[in-house]
Amino acid sequence: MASMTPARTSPPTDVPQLGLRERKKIKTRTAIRDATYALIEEQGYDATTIEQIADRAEVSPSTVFRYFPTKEDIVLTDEHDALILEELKARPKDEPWTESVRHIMHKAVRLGHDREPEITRIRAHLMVQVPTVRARMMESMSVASHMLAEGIAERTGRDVDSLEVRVYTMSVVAGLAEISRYWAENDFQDDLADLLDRALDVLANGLTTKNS
Amino acid sequence: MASMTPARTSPPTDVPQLGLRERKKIKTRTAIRDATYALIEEQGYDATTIEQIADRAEVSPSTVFRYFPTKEDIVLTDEHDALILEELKARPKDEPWTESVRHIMHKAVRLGHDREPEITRIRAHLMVQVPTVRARMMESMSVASHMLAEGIAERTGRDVDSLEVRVYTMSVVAGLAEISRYWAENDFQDDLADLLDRALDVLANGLTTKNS
DNA sequence: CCTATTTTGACAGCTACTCTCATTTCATGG
DNA sequence: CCATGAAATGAGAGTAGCTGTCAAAATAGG
Repeated sequence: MASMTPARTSPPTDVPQLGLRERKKIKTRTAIRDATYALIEEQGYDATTIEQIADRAEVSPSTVFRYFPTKEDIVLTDEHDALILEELKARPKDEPWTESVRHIMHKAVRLGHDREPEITRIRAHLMVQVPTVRARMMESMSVASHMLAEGIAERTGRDVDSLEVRVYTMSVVAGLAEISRYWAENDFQDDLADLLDRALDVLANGLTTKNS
Repeated sequence: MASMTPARTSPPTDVPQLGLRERKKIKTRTAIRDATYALIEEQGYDATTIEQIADRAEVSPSTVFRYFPTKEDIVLTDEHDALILEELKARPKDEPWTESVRHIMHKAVRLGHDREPEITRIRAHLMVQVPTVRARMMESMSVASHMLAEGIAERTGRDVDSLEVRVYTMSVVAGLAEISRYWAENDFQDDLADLLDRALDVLANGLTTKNS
């Protein structure tokens, strides 16, 4: 074969680093996720079995479990959390943590809305309907809580493992998680960013009694 | 077994109303729970199967599932929640809700400590170790949150279903749940009542920054 | 004691999930 | 270009939680 590109010796530097293996892995991963979301939209979560997912993704059931430890993880796992942590660490240290949280959460909301709006919605929907998914979600909240704790501990001069920091961060994260649920239960009518601001306000200032 | 009243001919009027059927049901229920806790102490949670539980409780596996929908429920389900809700409703309406919560939670802690201290500990322990149990616990928190929401909505003159109330109650309940976890992770060294007060303080006043 | 209702046990079945092992696919150095 | 080693995959068997059905046993009421 007359190869047009003699530049075989110097591979392009912008898409390299990833061998065929890595690329296939990414492909398989997204294939499984896409298949899952498609099937869920067609039949619902419970009616969708791993076998069906495997069939549509054209892999074996074994492979599905090799990529995702549980069925819930196929739906929930993403890379956002890591990104958000980076963002938090990037905020100026002297910024009040409430502002930091507001910034990164707004960014997260925008990210979800721009890149995969449909997925964001399905996820929130599943969180309302399917108990196991909600449970798994709360579990990951717990992890998020610990990440947030580091930032808050720094800024308030407390120990990360102190009861106070743990209680506070957990309450914040759980409060924020309630937003998605509220959003989904009200048929996605509200603007997520607005809900976020209202929730952060409550978490920062408490519930002001309307009369007294 | 019945170390109570020997009055065979005239059944006591304080424990009546319950036919043989109801009494057997209660017996079976507690038998299953006791068997479960015993087996868990011996072998751990995961190693304990429904079949083993059924054997020790001297019932069939079917019956176990008839009494408890999931394995986690055997460990977690109790009647406290209902009692706590009663207590909350019994508090004076003009009392600040933080005080109401403090009262009923203290009562709950005392109840757990007095009546079944071992169980309280095992439960907290399982909550730390077994993800599925923790998940199920959070789920019941969500229910508790909704109960609390009614009380808070009343006292703050807001709608029970408003975002504000939901976010706030969820954050409070989640924060309180973190107490158990902290307690168990620190080998039950602290006094639960103290932890409760500290947590409630944080939830009411926020995290006071130590320097500013 | 007899009948109606409830409770139970035995059984079959589904599915998420684990583990093992042989086969295939990719990477690499000669 | 090929041979060798490593990694990914597929196939299969097995476990356990959970659901549903149906007949047998226990209980309530007359």
